[in-house]
Amino acid sequence: MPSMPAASTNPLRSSDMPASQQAHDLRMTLWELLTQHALRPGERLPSERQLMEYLNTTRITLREALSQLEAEGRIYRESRRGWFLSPPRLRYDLLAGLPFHEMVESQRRHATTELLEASETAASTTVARRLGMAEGTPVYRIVRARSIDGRRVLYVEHHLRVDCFPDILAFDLAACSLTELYRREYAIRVSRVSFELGSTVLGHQAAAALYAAPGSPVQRITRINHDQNGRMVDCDDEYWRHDAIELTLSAAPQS
Amino acid sequence: MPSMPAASTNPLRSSDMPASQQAHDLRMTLWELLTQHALRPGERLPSERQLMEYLNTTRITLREALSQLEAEGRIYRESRRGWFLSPPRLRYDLLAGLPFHEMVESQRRHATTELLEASETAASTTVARRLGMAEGTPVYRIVRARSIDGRRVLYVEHHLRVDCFPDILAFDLAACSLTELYRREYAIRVSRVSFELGSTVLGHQAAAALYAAPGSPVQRITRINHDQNGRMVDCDDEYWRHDAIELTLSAAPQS
DNA sequence: CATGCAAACTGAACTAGACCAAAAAACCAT
DNA sequence: ATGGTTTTTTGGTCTAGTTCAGTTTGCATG
Repeated sequence: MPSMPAASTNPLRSSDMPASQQAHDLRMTLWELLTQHALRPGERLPSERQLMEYLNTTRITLREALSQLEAEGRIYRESRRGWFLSPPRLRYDLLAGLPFHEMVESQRRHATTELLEASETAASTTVARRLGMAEGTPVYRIVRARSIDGRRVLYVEHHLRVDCFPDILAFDLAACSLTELYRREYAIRVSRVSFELGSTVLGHQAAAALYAAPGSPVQRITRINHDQNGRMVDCDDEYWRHDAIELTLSAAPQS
Repeated sequence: MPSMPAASTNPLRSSDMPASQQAHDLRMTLWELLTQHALRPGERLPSERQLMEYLNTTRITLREALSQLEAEGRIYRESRRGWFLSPPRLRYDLLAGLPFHEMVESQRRHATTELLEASETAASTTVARRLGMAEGTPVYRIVRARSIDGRRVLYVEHHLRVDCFPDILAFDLAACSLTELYRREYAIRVSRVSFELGSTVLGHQAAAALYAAPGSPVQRITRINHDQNGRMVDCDDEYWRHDAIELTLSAAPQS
């Protein structure tokens, strides 16, 4: 970053300012510094050591402020790679039933998908419960990482009933939407979805896939798909970088 | 906490352990320490200085580990008051249309509500857009804090159309559900809801109401209620302590 | 017995460094 | 140019403290 102004005196330690506000102010000052320099979404921030100099503070304090901005969703980090300005959130309508690529493209962004794993395994307790089967029953396991404008934002683990989708692993699972495949190749329509949403932190595998630090906060979306006969045919666990999406949903309440 | 074992040697600095794993292990060790001593939900953890002694580490490192457990939702903190073990999450079915108190009681927990503000103000840009009115139009503003088992978990700001609910401020807004009031006193049924979900951090007012540190991560739920004629009658912004809820939802997708 | 005040405790925030490993950049040889 | 190697930069993690202000608590007073 060129011509960042050097802080001659520390603007954060003026004596007429209550200490309890300094963290807040450092965050604000940092944010102003970033917006002033008109970083574009996805662009890298100056290194922590540089920022620390500019703002005349220490690394730990600086990192606290950065973490704040991260929690707000204004910036994000890639593990050992630095801090970046967050692009605008993708609006994700839970009930629209749009495949990922179409949803992203409809918002004039670019979507890509990578297949990380495609195998047949035994259903874990959790998966078995969700799909209404006995623990250990064979299931297809499909793990993918999805990007928007080149940024990894989503890590998904799918688990499908083998009896519903025989030999589905033979298809190109990176290019095509699963629900699309279900309909076209297996005549299975998703006619009901159940969601479970919560925020947690990334495990090791998911963190690696998203180039994120293990322990980064994420939005978890667990989804169970039912076919036209009400049978549970597959479930998936989606882990979204929390700053990458804004969930929407519109429906009639049951009562 | 009685009889916490003193750490004679540091279990976290054994030489055969890669440094990149120590953070993870400290978190695990800390968590084991807590579960071993069978803290009950809502119970206070030992002070940071004590834990730092037990685990033979420094305040900063310890706080990093505590923050991790906080992000996972296992523990939470109240500002300047200490760390506490998180109670189980409340299951919140977005489309069930259950009033807060009923939802909580149905899960065998105890709910309370405090009224923080009830006034008539001018609609902000955001509120006006949501309710389909001009900026500056008068609206009722109702701010409440809601607790489960004595713990403040939810801060809500409601904005209602004045023309839909004349003189609603005269009712006891802490005791009664708003949707209940709508139906009983104004013959307005909520027949459609739109949600917007995202994670952010607490502002000052919300943080104070939840006894949380400003900047704590929260789950935001914005809700717009439509009446039987499709008219938008009110909206609210809910800020939930992120470890306090698990959102669920089941519906037919639109496609 | 309740009330109010002062002391002790505790979390919040900060200082000033250090070391390591992964990533990025520079460099060199083919 | 190109591919591989070395150097530098940088984030991740840690040590060892300090200061300050809000909470809690216990003691003394009315």
